[in-house]
Amino acid sequence: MRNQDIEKLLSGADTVVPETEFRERIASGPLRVKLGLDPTAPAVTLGWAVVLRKLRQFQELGHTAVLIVGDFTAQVGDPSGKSDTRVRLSASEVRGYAESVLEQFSRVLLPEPLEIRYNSEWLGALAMADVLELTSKVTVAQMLEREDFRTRFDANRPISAMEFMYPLLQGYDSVVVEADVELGGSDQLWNNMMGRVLMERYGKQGQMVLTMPLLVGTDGAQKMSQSLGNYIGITDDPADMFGKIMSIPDHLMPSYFELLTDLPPAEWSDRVVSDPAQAKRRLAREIVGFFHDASAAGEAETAFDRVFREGRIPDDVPEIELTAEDPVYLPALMSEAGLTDSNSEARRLLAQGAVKVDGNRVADESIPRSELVGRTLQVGKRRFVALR
RNA sequence: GCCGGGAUGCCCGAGCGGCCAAAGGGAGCAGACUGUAAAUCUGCCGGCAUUGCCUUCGGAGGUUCGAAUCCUUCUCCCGGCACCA
Repeated sequence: MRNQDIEKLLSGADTVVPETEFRERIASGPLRVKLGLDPTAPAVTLGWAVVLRKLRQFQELGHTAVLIVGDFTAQVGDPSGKSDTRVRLSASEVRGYAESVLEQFSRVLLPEPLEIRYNSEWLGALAMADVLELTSKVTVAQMLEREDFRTRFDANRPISAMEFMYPLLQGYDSVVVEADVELGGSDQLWNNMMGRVLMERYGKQGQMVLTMPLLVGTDGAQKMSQSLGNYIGITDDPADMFGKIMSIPDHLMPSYFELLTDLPPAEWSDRVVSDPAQAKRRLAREIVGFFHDASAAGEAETAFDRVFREGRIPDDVPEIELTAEDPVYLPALMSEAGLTDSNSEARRLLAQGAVKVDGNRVADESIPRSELVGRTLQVGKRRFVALR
């Protein structure tokens, strides 16, 4: 493998351990590159895309992507009740999520070389004796090296024994699929290292670990995640995706450029400072172009300009039919059209001057039907409905 | 098993018989300003065709003219102790 290929694989990475070993093994032949996914939610975010793009780079160089669907662990759930994010899921829910997630992954990954494995295949088959053997491989002290365990332990907050099992099970996946490298977000470093340790203790060559930085979400503060609602989905439609990217805080631009585009830093690093608005458009075009295509990106940009720069109405607006009612009681219309959650909210928005008909502000709750037919009703900056 | 603490609106959290649709903060929404950025300022932030009414403070029942607030009971959570001797 060429040196520049190795550099490409390392680019953007948060950690690679151990790096020298990585350089040697990657050069000596195709590797098995593991990525685990928890089928606990339907959407795939740009945060995932960061890791997926990295995995794809491995594929492009002939390495095998090994996807592990954590269907077993997702069904077990975590009984400690600490967080409501980790809920027990039924087999069919898990299967549904897995399908959806894999479909979305396939938009980024190459179809070959790719292996997809469900960890219930081997975890479901473990006997108690096997489990005991697994748990005998590591000590409690090693477990407590993990920061969140340590913190909780020190603070006398509970850690369920099952929580200790998760890293072990995840690591056991690596033992079974004989991973050479495991990819993940930087928050997975410790877990992934556990896989390396376990492999060695099972007499195999330990996997190497490559983690990618966590992408910060649209709020500019926390990591992008579905549960926090600060995410951009890779299946978001072009206009939506474009708009969401435009709304990220400026300081996130460098990381987005680096982690989500192939553009060399020379193309954007100065621009980000000198002309942030333009740089961000470029970023949005690139990303939308990757997940959709260049023409979709172009259309999204045009629509964006039309609506937000020129304050005009977009051209593809959902239509609804007015009833015969006259005059029309606007709050009811707005909530029925899905522009607001309730009549009350609609009334408040009217009072705050957030409602426009064909671009002209309206404040009255009831207005003659004739002033609405064929016009566009707008709430806030981005909610529109065409009235017929 | 025992002892103690707790469950409040999207989240955190105050309230501890009437002035409570419930302080404060966060998130969110809208308006102004902009580059749909950030920051800032302002307003909103349970429902209802709304100066009033209805449903909310873990569930059920009760006391009271009146309960998020008191009592009974149930469910769940948390901490400590005990068990291991």
